[in-house]
Amino acid sequence: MIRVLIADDHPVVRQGLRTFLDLHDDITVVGEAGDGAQAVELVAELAPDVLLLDLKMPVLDGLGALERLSGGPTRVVVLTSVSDPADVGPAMRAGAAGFLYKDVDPPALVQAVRAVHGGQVLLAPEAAEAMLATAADVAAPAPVPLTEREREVLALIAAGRSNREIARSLAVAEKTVKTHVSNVLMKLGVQDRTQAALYAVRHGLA
Amino acid sequence: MIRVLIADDHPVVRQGLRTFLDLHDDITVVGEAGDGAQAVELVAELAPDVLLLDLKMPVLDGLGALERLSGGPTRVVVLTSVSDPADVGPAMRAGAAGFLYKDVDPPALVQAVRAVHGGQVLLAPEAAEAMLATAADVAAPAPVPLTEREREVLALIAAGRSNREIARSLAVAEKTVKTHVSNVLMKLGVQDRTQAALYAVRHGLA
DNA sequence: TCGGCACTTCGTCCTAGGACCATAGAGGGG
DNA sequence: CCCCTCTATGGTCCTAGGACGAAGTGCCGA
Repeated sequence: MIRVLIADDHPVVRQGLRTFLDLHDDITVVGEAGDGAQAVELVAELAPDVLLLDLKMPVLDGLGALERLSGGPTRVVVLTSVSDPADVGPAMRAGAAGFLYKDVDPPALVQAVRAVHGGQVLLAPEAAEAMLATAADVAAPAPVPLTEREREVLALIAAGRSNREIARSLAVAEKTVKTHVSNVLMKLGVQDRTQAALYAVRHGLA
Repeated sequence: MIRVLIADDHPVVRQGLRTFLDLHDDITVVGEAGDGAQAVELVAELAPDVLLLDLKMPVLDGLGALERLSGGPTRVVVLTSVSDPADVGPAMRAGAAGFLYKDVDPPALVQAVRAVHGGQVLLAPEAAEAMLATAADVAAPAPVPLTEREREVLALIAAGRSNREIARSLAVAEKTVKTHVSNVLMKLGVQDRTQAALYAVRHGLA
């Protein structure tokens, strides 16, 4: 039996969810909370398996409640009406095990409760997309572009040349080469010429 | 009835999954593929509702298959044995609707198939964590540290000073100030002094 | 043999000049 | 009055010297 707590500021929504969920043999709604603070209290008191949590609530909002509950044994499914993609990341980071929108198909909600109770993480497609969107920026964190000269220097570093040798190759002062090397290291976010050389090889710049 | 196709290079695994899944009234396994290419073919031929896809497969690996299948009506659940967090992001971006590990509790797998068929996205906890981890870097993309002098210059920019005025304040050449400004702009990843000033204000550096 | 010193190499930060390019504003000519 | 050119300001890239600090290398003397 999965013990569920419902937190939502609208009594009608709570009643609807309770009625629907209680129809299922393996689910029982053990309580309702009208705001985040109450939700936190009731989780402590009732230790439900799953908390269905609205994000927009008075006193303490869903995210705040989520943070206070993280680490506990209760699995939290965020169930929100507004679909702001920016909500998804913080909620998941705060320990949510599910993120659904209220327009969810009711049977799907039941499956979600079961899946989350079973330890999985479940997202509405829009929520998954929102997470990917933020993660996408990560993949390409604007790799600071190297200038022409810096690429030349990097190539020579990757060829194992010393600063003095590079200076001779490029017909500039060794000091200038050092400056370029410094800039390359900074731009690549790397600590020394060895790592820069590896970067060059790995990215086919050598 | 949910029609499932299984793609895995181990016949034993396929057999095990098939036997177990077929026990459920609402699920039927309509085919098996031993490699990614075959999986793509069978999806086209059988149009299953859900594809259980191993990532590590001969000929065409899971990720490749996933890419070829993206956009189609078949929902793909990645079911992998090795747990490399780096696999999660690409797979989800390539259109996976689920990401589970083979040590999954069998009933949970069934729930996953149902949830995914219902349009939700379902992740193993480790996979969700992996996605968050990549998304976390985004939030803090290693803000390149400014040097002491650069911070001084930035503060003066934020105070609305021109390069010439800053040069006077710091008792250096205007050229030097320009160099510092350039470096600050680059480090902040910003296009001009105006944005730098805003950054400074927003981050309390002014 | 070993500890320490000296030297080189690397790397950082600040400084700054020269050559350019873009943009915006100001003033003059049609 | 409107356009056009000219200049100031901002910004980029390359160059490079001075002052330092961290590491590695090798040699020398105890």
